[in-house]
Amino acid sequence: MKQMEEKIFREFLEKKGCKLTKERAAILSEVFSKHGHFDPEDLFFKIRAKGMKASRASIYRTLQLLLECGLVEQVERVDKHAHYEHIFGHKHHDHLICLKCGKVIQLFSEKLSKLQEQLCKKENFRCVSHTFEMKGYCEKCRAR
Amino acid sequence: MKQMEEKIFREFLEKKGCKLTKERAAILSEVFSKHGHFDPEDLFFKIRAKGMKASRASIYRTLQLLLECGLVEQVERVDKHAHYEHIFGHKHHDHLICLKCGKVIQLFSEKLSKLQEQLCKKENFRCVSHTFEMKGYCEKCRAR
DNA sequence: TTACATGCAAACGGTTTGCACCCGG
DNA sequence: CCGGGTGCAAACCGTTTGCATGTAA
Repeated sequence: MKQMEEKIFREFLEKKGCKLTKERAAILSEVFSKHGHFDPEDLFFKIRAKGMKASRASIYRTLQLLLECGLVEQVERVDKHAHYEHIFGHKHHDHLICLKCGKVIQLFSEKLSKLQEQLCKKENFRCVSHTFEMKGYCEKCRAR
Repeated sequence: MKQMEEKIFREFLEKKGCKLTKERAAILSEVFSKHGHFDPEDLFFKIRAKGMKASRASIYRTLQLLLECGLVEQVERVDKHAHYEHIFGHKHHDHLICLKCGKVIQLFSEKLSKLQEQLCKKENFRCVSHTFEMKGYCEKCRAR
C-alpha cells in the first residue's frame, strides 16, 4: 500500500521513456509523506531537512510529471503561487478556507458530486476536474 | 442604471479620501463595458484602443480598489495570472471552462447555493465568497 | 493649494530554461 | 555507454513599488 504510488509513478515514467532518479524519488516520497497542501518552496526545504536533496528546478519539473500522471493535483488559491496536494488514495474533496487563521477544512459531499453531474449533463459538458472552495471565517475565528 | 457603478465607486473613494481621476474613470468604464472575464493586460490595451489611457501601474492599483469596494471579483484560473470580472448588477455564478477551446460557460444554480449554505452551517463556517469551477470539454469540442 | 495619483522604470518573486556535467538502465 | 536528468544561474513575466511630476477638489 505504502509503495503503491511509487509503482504508479515508475510505470508512468517507464512508459514515457523517463527514469526514476533519486531526486524524483525524494520528491515523490515527500509529497506522499503526509496529506495536506504544499507548495514547491515547502517541498524544497522539507526535502533538505530530511537530508535528501533536489533543486528547485527539479521540483518544478517533477511536479509537472506528477500532475501529468494524476498522482497530484493543483489546488487553486487566492494568493499568487501554486499549491498542490497528492490525491492518490484520497477521495476528491473540496475546501473551506479561513481568511483569518488560514486553516483549510476539507469537505466531502456526496450531494455536491451528484449536483455537479447534473449540471454537466444539462450543458452536455464532460468534466475532467473541478474546484470548489469557499472562503470565510471558521468556527473559532467567528467566536472572537 | 448605466452610471450606478460610477456612483458606487465615487462614494467609496470619497469615503476613503480618494479621488475619481480620469484614469480611474476610464478603467471603471472599460471594466463595465461588457460582461466577461478580463485580465489587467486586456484592460491596458482596450483602454488604449478607445483613445483613453492608463498605465499598467494605475490599472493594478485601480483593480485593487474595485475589489475592495466589491464592484469586481477575482476569478481563479489555472494559468498563472489573475482574471477578474465585474459583478455589480449580475448574480453570482460559477464557471465551466473548456480545456480545448477555452470557452467559459456561466452557470447559475439555485441548488448549488442552497447546498453551499448547508455545508457552511454544518461546519459553522461563515462564507464570504466562493469559487466553483469545472474544467473539461464543451459540447462542440466533445463532438470532434 | 495640497494631498493624493500618475507614469516610468526598476525591483520583486515565483517559475522556466539553457547548458555543461552527471547518472540510471 | 548514452539519452535523459540534474543543478546552477540567468531569463521570464506578471505584479508591485519608489520617486519625481501632475492634478482633482
